[in-house]
Amino acid sequence: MKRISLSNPLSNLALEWAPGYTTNRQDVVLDIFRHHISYKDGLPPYAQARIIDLFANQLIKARPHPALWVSVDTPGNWFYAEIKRLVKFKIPMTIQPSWKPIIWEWQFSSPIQPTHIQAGDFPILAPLFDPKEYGIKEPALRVLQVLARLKTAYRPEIASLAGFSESHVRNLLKQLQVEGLIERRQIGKYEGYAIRSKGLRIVHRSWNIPKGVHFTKYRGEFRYAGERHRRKARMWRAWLEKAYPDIEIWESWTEVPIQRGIPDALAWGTHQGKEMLFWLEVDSGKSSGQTMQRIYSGRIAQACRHAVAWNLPIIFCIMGPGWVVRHFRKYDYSKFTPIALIGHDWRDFGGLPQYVMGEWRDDLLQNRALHISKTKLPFDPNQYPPKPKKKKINKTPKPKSSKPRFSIGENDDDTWYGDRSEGEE
DNA sequence: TCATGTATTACTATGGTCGC
DNA sequence: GCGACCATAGTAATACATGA
Repeated sequence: MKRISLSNPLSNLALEWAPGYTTNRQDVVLDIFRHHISYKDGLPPYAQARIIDLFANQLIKARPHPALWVSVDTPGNWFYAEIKRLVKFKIPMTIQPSWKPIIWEWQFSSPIQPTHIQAGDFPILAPLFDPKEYGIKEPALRVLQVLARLKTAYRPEIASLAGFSESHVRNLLKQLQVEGLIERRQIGKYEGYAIRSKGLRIVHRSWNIPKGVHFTKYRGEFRYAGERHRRKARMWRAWLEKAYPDIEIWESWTEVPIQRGIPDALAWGTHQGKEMLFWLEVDSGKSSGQTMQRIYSGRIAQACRHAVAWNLPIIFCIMGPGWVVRHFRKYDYSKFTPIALIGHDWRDFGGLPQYVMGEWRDDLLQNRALHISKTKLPFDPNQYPPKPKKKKINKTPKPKSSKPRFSIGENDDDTWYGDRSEGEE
C-alpha cells in the first residue's frame, strides 16, 4: 500500500486534472486539479475544508507546483463562504460555485508556477466516486453518510438529519442492514443503529477521502452530548420543518463548529424565501443561573458576529425545561439585530414561537402571557462584541473532555465540555 | 417495597400522494 | 400502473412518578 502511494501518490486521489496553458507550448502547464463537493454530502463546511486541506497536503507531496480548484455545489451563499474561510491555502487554490465551467489564473489564492511535463504524461488519478459501483442508491447512501457522522443513532434522528420520512428511512435502514453496512446496536435504553466499517469505507469513498488518511476526528460530531440532549439536537431539522410550514432546510448538522462557537445543532436553509441559519442550544439546566448567563451571553454574541460577518440572519433557539427557558426572558436583546432569539420547552416536539429580529420570544405553556422584550434601540450591527450583561463570574466549569480540539482560532466560550452530558439515563 | 398509571420510545402495517 | 416517498394509527417495551 505504502509503496504504491510512494510510487504514485496521485493514484489515491479522486480528483480531475484540469491543466491550464499560459503559452502555446503543450509541455508547460499550470498543474491544476479539480475537486467536487456538494452541500448534500452530509458534511458541514469545516469537515469539507479539512478534506480540501488533505488534498493540498497530498498534492504537495506528489507534484512540484500543484494548484487546486474546488467546485462547490450549493444553494445560497453561506456554505460556500464558510468553506472559503476555513480552508488553509497551502497551495494556490480557488473555491468556486460548481456551475462555473472554467477558471482563470488570477482567481487563485496565489500565483501558480508553471510545470514542465513530458508530452503525454498525464497524471493517473483515482476515478470519481460512483454509487452504482458499490450497488448503493443515492437515498441509501445519504442515510449512510448521516450515520457515519453520528456513529450510532435512532431512526427518527437519522430521518430528521437526512430530511426523509421515518418510514422511508426504515426501509433504507433495512436494506443497509441486509447488505451488512450497518447493524442494530443498543444505545442507552433502546436499540438503534450503528454504522459498520464496511459502511464507513463506502462513505469515506463517497467523500473522496484518500486511503490511509486520518479523517475520524473531523468526521463525527464535535463533542459528545448526553442522550437526551443529543436527541433533541438531532431532531432539530424535523422540529423546524414541523414548526414552520414555509421553511426549506438545505442541510442540518449536530455539534458542528462554525466561525465562532459550536451549536448543538445548526440548520441552514430558507424561511419565507430568505437564506438563514437556525442555531440550537439545548440546556438541561444543570448550571446555575449566573453560569448560564455567562455562557449564553458569549454564545449569543458569537452567533451575532457570525450573522454580521456573513450578512445572514440567525435564529437562535434555546430549548430546555420551562424554568431554564423562562430565565432568558429578562434580558434585552435589542442590540442583536441580525439575530432573533426564541425559547421553547424541549418536551413539546414540533412547536416553536414566531421569531422577531432583536427580540426574545417564547411559547411556554404555563405563564401563558407571551413575553416580548419591548425595547426599541437603533439598529447598529457594528457595536459588537456587546458588553457582558453582568460581570459576576463564579467558578468556571472545567473542561474534561478527551475529544480532540482542533482549534478554529477561537477559544473563549466553548470550553465547557464537562457539563455537556445530562446524566439522566 | 410493590402495583399502577403515564410518558416516552421503537416498530409495524396500511393506505395515500406524486411524478414518470 | 409503478416506484419512491409520506402520513397516520396502532402495538409493545421500558422508565418514571405516585400512592398504598
